[in-house]
Amino acid sequence: MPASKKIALTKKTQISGTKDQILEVALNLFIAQGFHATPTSQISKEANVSTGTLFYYFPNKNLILEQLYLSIKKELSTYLQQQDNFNLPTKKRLFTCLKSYVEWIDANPKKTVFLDQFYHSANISKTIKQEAYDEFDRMKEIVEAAIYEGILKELPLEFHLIMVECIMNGLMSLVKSGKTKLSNDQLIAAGLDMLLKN
Amino acid sequence: MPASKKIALTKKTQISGTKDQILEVALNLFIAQGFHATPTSQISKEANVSTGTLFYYFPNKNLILEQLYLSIKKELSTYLQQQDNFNLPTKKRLFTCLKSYVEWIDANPKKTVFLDQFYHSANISKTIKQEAYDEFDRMKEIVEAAIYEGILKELPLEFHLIMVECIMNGLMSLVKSGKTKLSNDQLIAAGLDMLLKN
Amino acid sequence: MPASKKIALTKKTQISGTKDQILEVALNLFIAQGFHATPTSQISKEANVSTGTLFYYFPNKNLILEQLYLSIKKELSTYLQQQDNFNLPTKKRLFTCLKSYVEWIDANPKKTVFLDQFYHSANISKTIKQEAYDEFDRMKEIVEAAIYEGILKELPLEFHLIMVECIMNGLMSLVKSGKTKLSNDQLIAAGLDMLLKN
Amino acid sequence: MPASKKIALTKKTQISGTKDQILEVALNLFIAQGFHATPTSQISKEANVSTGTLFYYFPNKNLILEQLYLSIKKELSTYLQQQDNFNLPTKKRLFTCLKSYVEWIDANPKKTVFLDQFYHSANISKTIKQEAYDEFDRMKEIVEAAIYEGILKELPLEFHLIMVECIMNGLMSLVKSGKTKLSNDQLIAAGLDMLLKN
DNA sequence: ACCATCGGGACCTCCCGTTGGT
DNA sequence: ACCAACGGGAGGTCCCGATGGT
Repeated sequence: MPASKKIALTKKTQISGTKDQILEVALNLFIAQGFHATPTSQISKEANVSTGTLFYYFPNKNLILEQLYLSIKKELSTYLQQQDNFNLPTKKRLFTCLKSYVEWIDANPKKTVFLDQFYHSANISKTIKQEAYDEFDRMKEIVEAAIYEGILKELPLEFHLIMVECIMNGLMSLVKSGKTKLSNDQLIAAGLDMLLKN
Repeated sequence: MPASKKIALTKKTQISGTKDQILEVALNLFIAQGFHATPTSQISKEANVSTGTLFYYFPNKNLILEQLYLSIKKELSTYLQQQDNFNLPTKKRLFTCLKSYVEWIDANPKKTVFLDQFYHSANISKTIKQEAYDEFDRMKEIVEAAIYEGILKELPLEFHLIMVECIMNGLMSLVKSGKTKLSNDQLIAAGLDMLLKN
Repeated sequence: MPASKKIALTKKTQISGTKDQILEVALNLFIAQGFHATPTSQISKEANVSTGTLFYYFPNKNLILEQLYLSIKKELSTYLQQQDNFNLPTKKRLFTCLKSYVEWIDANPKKTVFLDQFYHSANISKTIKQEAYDEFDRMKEIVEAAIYEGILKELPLEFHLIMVECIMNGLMSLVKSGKTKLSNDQLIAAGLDMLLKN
Repeated sequence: MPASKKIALTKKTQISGTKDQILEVALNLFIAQGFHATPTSQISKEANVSTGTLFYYFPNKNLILEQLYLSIKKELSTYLQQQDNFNLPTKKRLFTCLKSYVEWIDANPKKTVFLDQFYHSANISKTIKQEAYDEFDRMKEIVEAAIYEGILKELPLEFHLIMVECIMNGLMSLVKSGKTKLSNDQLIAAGLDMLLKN
């Protein structure tokens, strides 16, 4: 049975397999070449769909980027929440959180690079960024609790949230650059150490 | 006193050269609209020169960006070195360094935004980035000394360098977002505190 | 009485068929945005059908326009013929004709605009235009009779036919522009006066 | 001497010969194929300029159309004013005006077709249409005088202005269609006769 | 009868950069 | 040093229409 036939047969079931296919190709191209250096024609070509199909799912190029950003952020937040456990002590939860974060980074190098690269992108609207940010409410709560319990220094919540993100970004960069010989656990420990009261 | 020297000193207020005029306009447009969203035609128009003139000074668009990046990085590094004092103890020098950093951020909001936004840009060549990086050798030395003296934790130099940058970026974000009520000094103290041994 | 007949009679108020629905929407969009500026996607969207359905009824976009043109022309000609009366003297018939024309314009502003706008359209084939033109044979006969009877000046039939149309268009424009305070009857009288021998 | 060289030499003097060249080509294509059916690529090709040059003079396609419309309308109005003579009696002036109109039509068949075809175009902005309309103030004055002097029927100015235009359009159509055997003078006489009091 | 999904093409836009001349 | 005029190309948009299933 030819592959094309098979695809036709499963067309209905793999609803928007096409869409995911496009997103995946876009992810690879965006991180390899950059957003502006990647023509939509290339995306559609490598995703084996026509430009028409691409337009059907994403009326414009920016939307591909934004959808990608959002889906990756959601995936990350979902993972973090899965690893979290309400019943554990805050400090443990904080640690788990960072650890899961690094694990995810380790398991999703491409997506990590994407987040790193497009965090500052002017092509992602404030709305989308906010929406992505809201996904991490749980983490916010953990940090809040940690401050309350004196695990983190008595500084504004905003300060800690930004620092968590910064340190994560820093760890990402280190891992990516391959310049460090520290193990993941050592990195987590070092990162956590910077955040904690002392 | 030669005219050139005088101009150098009063550079900030007296941007008269066509080239500087173009760079200034480009800075504003790039941070407001992004690099790709800013046509050279707009730059030349707002700088009151023709397209021909713009390309007389900058053979291509990327070079505008790179020149801008390099000049700003150099300006920052120069400022930091001016504030530094070899004779002081390392801890004091480290503190001064961060403090100067934040001061500069505070005094140069646009340039700060620029650095923040184009740090990851694919349009700035590795060469230029390296050249800019090399400008900060002095800081590298200070960090090395600090590790050696046990002021900073015993972790690889790379780790600390990245973390310094990360924390600076974080402080930038905080200041820019206007979400914090902490004073600059408090921010520096908090940032330094994260870096130090404990 | 068959259902189809009933629908025909109450066509104006009870546009229920998908096809009529599409035509109605198309009419509104075409006069508001123009033919080329109106994508089929918009038509199908506003008609609450899918693109597929639209192309089920109209093999291509031009046919929508042509169907619209033809149906409106026929509607107009039908109305004029209904008001006409063979037994009346020619002059009276001519007057009635113009009067009916203006009445119809008044009662069908959108369709009037449509005719006005697409009279010169290159997207309506000669065939369709001829077919529409042939619908007005009765009027041609009236004009011919009027020339014969000396009611209209002794000029070629073509001249009069074009002039009738021109004057009707002029009256349309006047009514539409809202710049005139003349009543419909006054307009008709003035228009007729221009056509008559003197 | 090759033609290309010659063109290069006279480049300076034939300032915007390029622009006129583009307009002329556009005129021919628009009336032959319609506005939407004429790609800009074809215009630039037939005008022997690059797409870049075309964009340099006309930032978008609509502007070509509007410029064309305006320039033709101005040309017509200029011609009419040249033929007009303040010192002659109003009736004579009115006659001259129509006569000149028909003459111009006769001498400029392409431009006539253009005006006829794009009079209702949605691609010409109200602003441009108004600007073109204002060019014909002189004619407005003549009609006003004619009404005042009882040469034209006592109907609103607007009525007469529209009718003049309509009748001119009608005459255009007749001439174009080639269906009439009437001479230009006969047409003018017939047209004028319709307008005059009786 | 109706539709979700997809194909493929072409147009306008508009951008970067060059050139000849002053 | 400066510029008007121009070349050339490619990208995103988005449209019309086809297809196969229900």
